[in-house]
Amino acid sequence: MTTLADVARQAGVSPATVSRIVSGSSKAVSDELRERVLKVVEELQYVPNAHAQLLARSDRTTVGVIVHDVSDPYFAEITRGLQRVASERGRLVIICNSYRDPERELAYVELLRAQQAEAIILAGSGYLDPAFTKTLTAQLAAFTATGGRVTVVGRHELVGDAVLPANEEGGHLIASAVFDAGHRHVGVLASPAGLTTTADRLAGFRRAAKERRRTIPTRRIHYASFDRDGGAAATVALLDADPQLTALIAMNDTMATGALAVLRERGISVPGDISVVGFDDMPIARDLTPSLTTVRLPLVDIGARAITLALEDPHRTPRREMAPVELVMRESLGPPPTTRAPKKV
Amino acid sequence: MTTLADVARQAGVSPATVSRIVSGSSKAVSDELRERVLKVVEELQYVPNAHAQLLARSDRTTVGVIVHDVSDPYFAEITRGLQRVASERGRLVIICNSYRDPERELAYVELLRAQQAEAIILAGSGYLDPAFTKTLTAQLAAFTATGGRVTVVGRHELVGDAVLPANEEGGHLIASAVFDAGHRHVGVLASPAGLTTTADRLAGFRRAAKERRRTIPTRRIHYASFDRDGGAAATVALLDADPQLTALIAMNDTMATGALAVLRERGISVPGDISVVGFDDMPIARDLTPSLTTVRLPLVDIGARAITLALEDPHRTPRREMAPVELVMRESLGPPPTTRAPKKV
DNA sequence: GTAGTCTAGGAAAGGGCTTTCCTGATACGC
DNA sequence: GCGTATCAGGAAAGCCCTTTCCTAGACTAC
Repeated sequence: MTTLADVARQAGVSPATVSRIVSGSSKAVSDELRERVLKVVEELQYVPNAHAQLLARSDRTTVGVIVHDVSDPYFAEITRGLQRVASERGRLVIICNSYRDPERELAYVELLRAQQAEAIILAGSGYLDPAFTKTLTAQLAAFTATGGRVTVVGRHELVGDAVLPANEEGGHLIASAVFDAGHRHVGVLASPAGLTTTADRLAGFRRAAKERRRTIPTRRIHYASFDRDGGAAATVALLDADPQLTALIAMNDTMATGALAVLRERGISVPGDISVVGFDDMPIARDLTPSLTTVRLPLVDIGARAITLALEDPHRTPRREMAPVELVMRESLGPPPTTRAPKKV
Repeated sequence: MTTLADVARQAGVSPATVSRIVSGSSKAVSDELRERVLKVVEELQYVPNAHAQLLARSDRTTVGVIVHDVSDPYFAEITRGLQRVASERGRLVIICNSYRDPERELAYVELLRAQQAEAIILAGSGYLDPAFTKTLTAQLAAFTATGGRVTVVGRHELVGDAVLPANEEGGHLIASAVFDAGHRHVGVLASPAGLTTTADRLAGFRRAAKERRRTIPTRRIHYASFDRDGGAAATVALLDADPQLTALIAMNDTMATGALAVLRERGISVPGDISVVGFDDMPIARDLTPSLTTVRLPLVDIGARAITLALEDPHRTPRREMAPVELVMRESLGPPPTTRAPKKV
């Protein structure tokens, strides 16, 4: 392990001089010494120990992002936006996967505090669990108390700056589209019940139903895991329980993908027999067959805005930016098979 | 910023004692003091400064992984396998996206050296660029010289332990399947020419052709970016230049997705008019319509093995493990439309 | 020629933690 | 009851770097 002292000795100068040259201090150093030192640095392949540097100067340049799983396209897109801004500003991003485990999430917050991170970005749905929320809030408060910044994507139960996907509104948008296409028997492929995202999107569905004097009965909501196989399982369960369904609303595109797979397997035509809609507008949505009608969330942009908030000077009061949603009509939503008379106006 | 000294003062003990309690030293401490200290730790929300710890004890517990882009499913899967093993062994993973920029890649290697990473894992195709390879090799050598470990996934031009996807063999496998289905006019949607992965997979295609006394003419190979839009662009180019093509071999599933999109748009039936095959067997491959015939690479496992190699004791000679490939027959490959007489045996 | 102003470079004090070494106290053996 | 082994806890050195403060020399100005 070559140290700064080694370089100094070899070059016949003081450690202070080497430090100034290597870390680009504002203090002037003669060209002669500079050259001599750089030559030795090259020779010894010297790289300053980042930990020692951080200890000595205590400026923070790394940003931590805690997501459920980067390999999930939802978080992958957010992370991409985040990374872009981070490298523009010379920050190193540490990506942490919590795999939706509150314990691990806490562990990562602690770890990032220990790493002297400049900011922590929490992305993904929160948990409807007051005890956990309280513990997490306390940890984050300790972090911000020492100058750390926190921003969250979603998770409106936490303090701090936030970028909030308009989940309720998106739910309302997509469910309205489904109802307005004429569907009356609508099933919901729901993500796990403990997540705020689930609650919000469902609330949007319900509002759309209520506006039309409908309801979404509990038996037509099936909770499953937030992935393709969860979507498939929920589809099977709903279909078997209620064969007259003409539309399935999935809580995200991945679950919708699972639904399409099951329907194709059973020879059920989409949208001929049953319509399917998703949420998020992940890149793959347009390449499915039929292409997926969904609600677009500007994920890359959300990530970029989250980190931008985190790196700006803090406001006195936490800021909350809404991320707009947008209906994306594609092929997977159509009218129900038995075409009823259009709604009376 | 609460420090260990603060805790010590508040609890009325020496810093040494606090350190022993907080970091779980082997040295015994009385229950009374332990309790007193932990209470203060809780009160002050103390978290030890990781940089100071690493400086003082100099054991390394973080592993860096440099990939082209985690949001690409190929790397997402590898990273997932890697993360799993890493957290089992109590390591923190730092994910770095190089976005296929050699400069940035070097910068990240340097950064990870500075962070005192325990191991660096480089995943993804190498560059066919001797000058760059030399510089990178030098950097990595400096890292290993100070006890760091390096393993690579792919990139056989670099030293160190390696997990090598059988790209050539996979190329041979899939191209053989295409030729054996009876296709004679085959186009290749190729990833960028400077990557070793491209070269290897193409070599496999060519070997399969040669065994059948065929060739793949250069005009039927179109190089494009390694993503969906690249695949789409290459498809357009090949189709326009050579309308009699009956099969397209894509260098990965993402490019194949782009091809399917173009073909659907043009009303060309797959595999009725044109067959399409991919590479990698990403999760989405089975959910496309038609489902994609491809070559399966055990990506999660590759990631797990890469980090396992990195955390094991080093061998005297670098180890190279091959990752097996496996043909996955699905719907997108069929016989060419004008069914010719089957090959004479 | 002397006083005063710059300048480049070095000495040394941290920064927060771990760990070796040491001390003082208790327990043990005879 | 004395010497020795054992143990809990503290003092202090060290990990590698940055940065403030100082010094010595080179200039300028009169």
